[in-house]
This record gives sequence, C-alpha cells and structure tokens, in this order.
Amino acid sequence: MRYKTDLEAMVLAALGDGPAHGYGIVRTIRARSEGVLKMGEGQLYPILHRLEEEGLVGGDWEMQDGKPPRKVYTLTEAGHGALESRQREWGAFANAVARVFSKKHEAEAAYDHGAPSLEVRHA
Amino acid sequence: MRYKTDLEAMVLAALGDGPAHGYGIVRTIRARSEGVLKMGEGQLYPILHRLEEEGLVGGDWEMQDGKPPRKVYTLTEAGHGALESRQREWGAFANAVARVFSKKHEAEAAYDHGAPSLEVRHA
DNA sequence: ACATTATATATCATAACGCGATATATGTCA
DNA sequence: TGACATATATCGCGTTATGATATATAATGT
Repeated sequence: MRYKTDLEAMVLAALGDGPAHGYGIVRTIRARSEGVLKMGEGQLYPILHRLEEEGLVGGDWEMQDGKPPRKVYTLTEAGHGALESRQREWGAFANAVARVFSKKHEAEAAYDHGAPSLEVRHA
Repeated sequence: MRYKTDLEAMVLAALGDGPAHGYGIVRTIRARSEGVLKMGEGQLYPILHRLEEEGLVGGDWEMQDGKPPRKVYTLTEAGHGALESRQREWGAFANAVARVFSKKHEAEAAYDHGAPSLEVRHA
C-alpha cells in the first residue's frame, strides 16, 4: 500500500524556492505547514545526505563568523524533476485516500465513470 | 513529524458504510482508490485484531457453505467516533503537506542566507 | 488430470523508517 | 550559571510496511 511517509519529498519541496541549509529547512517546513509538520533534525540530516549522494541536491559549506558554519543545499536539475514527480505522486495518493474516506460510493462496482475530482485544498 | 502511515484509518473508512469482512475490506480500499492503494492481507489482519481489541470494531463469525467462514467486522460507536477524528486529522495533515508543496509563501519565516529577502508583513 | 485463480483468515521475517535522545561547538541573554 | 538559539550529526529503540508463507475449499482454465 505504501502510505508513504515521504519526508524526502518535503525536503525537496522546501528547497524548491531556492537554496537553504538544514536548520532552515526544518523551520521552513514547520512554518509552511503552520506547525502541523514537525521534522526533527534526526530525520533531516540522513535524508539530506542521501539526496546529495543521489545527485538530487548539491551542498556547499558556507562560513559564518559568530555562528557555526553551515552547509547550503541547492536542488540540482535532477532534483527539480524529482520534486515535480513526487508532487504528482502525492496528489494521486491524496486523492485516493480522499476517495476511500468519501461517503459517496454509488459507482463503486457499477461502471467506470470519469475521474472524481476530490482535490486536496490548501488555505 | 508524523507523516502518519494510517492504514488503520483506511480500514475504519472502509467499514464506514457498513459491516464487512477482511477480504472484502482489501477489495473495497482497492476499488475506491481505483487501484492506487493496495493493502496486503499481511497488514490488514493485525490491524483488524488491534481495532477489535481496542473496541473500535466488533467481529462476528459467519458460516458459509462452499466457501471458508468469514469474520464480519462492524464499527462500534467508538469506532465511528475514531473514524471521524482520523478523517479530520488526515485533512489537516493533507492540507499541511499541500502548503509545503505550494509555491506561494507570503509570510514565511526568514531563514537568512545569501541576499536578504523582503519580509512582507500584513496585519 | 493438473494448474491457476478466487475466496478467506492468519502469521512471520526482514527491512525500512520515524522518533527522541545525545553529542559537539559557539554566541547571546537573563 | 543556566537556558536558549544556531548548526550539523549520529545512534538506538520501537513501530510498521512488505512480501512470503501456510491452510482450506471451490470454480475455472488448459
């Protein structure tokens, strides 16, 4: 079934607007989701390293004075493509879940009707 | 972060329209999601047993001739309540993910890197 | 006659992964 | 002094998804 807990996709999405470093990505996801999604650093860094290894993101160290150095990650071309396909997959998945939750199932086994439009809306 | 892999909620949803047995639940989920969600029996039965133990569903054995006996599960009152709250949780979660994917982020927390960005603050 | 598929429940091993704790290092503020 | 924010990183624990396997009968296919 794979109700996939796709933290990778969230990280890619957070990098969609431009480069960012790990600590910032965590806050971005928290901010955009208005506190609903809380990714811990323990999950983020392994994901970031895997994405880098897979060539979906590139990382560059950046020195700062008065603060620890940080590694700024940027989506590669492959990364942008991955983001798009992940987003499409999420859409299909979310619609599927919405259909299972839906209380109207007239045409469940009857015939093949057009694609039901149960969109996931965001504020 | 809890990108919750809520197969339980799918099972509750499948029972929302009325009693069903395990094998039927699998097919219901598959049908309603138009093949996107494919739950295996290996996941279903443990979930069903747990739900029964928690009092969210009740199970009654039903004999059939020519076919194996089957256990028909029915949502309890508590089960109906759980279904509703799970659905609400899913909605909040799905909207949060959609927001993270979304490309419009007016009032995002500034996570300074490179060029300073204009923070649009609206009352 | 034999094999596959459908109905139907159930368990198990493995791998993957979320989660929280922990470590390291520096600067600021009370 | 102690707490908090910035910043990266690893580790163990427990949960869980996945696929394989087992059992049993009937219908269908070759």
